[in-house]
Amino acid sequence: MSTNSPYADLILHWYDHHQRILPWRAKKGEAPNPYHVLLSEIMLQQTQVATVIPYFNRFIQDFPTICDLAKASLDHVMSLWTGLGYYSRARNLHQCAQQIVDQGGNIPTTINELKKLSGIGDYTAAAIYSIGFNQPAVPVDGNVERITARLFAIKESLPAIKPKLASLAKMLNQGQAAQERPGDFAQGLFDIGATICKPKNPLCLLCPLSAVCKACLDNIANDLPKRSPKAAKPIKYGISFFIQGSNNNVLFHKRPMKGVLAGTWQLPSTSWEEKVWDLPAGLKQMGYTGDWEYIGDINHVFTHFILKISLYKPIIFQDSPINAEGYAWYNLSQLDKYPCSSLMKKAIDCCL
DNA sequence: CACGCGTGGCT
DNA sequence: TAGCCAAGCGT
Repeated sequence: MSTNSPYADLILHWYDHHQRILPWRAKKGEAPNPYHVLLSEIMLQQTQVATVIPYFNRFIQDFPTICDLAKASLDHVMSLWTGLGYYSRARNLHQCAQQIVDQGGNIPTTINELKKLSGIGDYTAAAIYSIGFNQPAVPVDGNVERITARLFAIKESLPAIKPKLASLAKMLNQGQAAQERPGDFAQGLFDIGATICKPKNPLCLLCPLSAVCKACLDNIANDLPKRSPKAAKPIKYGISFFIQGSNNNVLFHKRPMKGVLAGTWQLPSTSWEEKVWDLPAGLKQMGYTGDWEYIGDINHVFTHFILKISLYKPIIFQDSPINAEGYAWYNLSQLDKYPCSSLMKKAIDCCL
């Protein structure tokens, strides 16, 4: 296939003048660090650049190499991940590092080998291959889907047309320039998607692709890609208990390793149900007794439901759940050593 | 293959 | 404000 594509030259020329400076990105003329690329790509899954930057820097500080990451305890990795969300990514990343070290310590250099690693799928394998090793591939993420849908004015709805957009996107890097600079080409697509071809109010006047973009020419870029309507989010309810012991320690409970917020520590809580709890029912499920004082409510939005938690603290705590599996007393000043969700940080803030 | 899986910024 | 959506993966 030697068809020349006009897209790569335009993207690379724009990238040479407007690329973003990012901590995992090789400077001009320098070779990329595949470990930095791998780590950043895992963190960037469904997560914005500005959110990832401080997490990436803390990881590189604590784990300068993939071997350091593989040797680290899962608790260390999980606690550094606190607040970043989608916590299975952290466990898969840790496992991925161990798989790589077990295979000799070098990150695989083919897409098929990369995809065998935990937490690495089609997109991330292509991203590491193109950006980390400068090999020709088009990593198809949300940015690339959006750019592609607009370039060709595809009017059908996501997610049904994911395969169609992926197959169109894979033709974008035809031409000599993209074959010579696959990493810059891929990152150019991401930077254009993030700063120009935005989901809302795209800046077509500044876009290097405007002259070859069908949606721009038809003035419908802002309306593409279309998406099928999403199901409404149910509201779930729960009660959490703020129980302080001696030395200002607070009772925590570790969530199961599967499901929502897997493996993170939380205040002892009832199950989350699509009905409002009353306090007696909550106490009964927990096995607690005595009188409790209402502290307040917090709301938290997950991908698939909205959670409303009511917080209570005991007037006098007389039960002894510390004997139960998965419970521990932690001083709040030491909590950063343990993985904890943003939901639970919100709950604790409400109690102080 | 449709769904479960977090969080924060933007409009 | 409330919804939308982000450098997706695993099952």
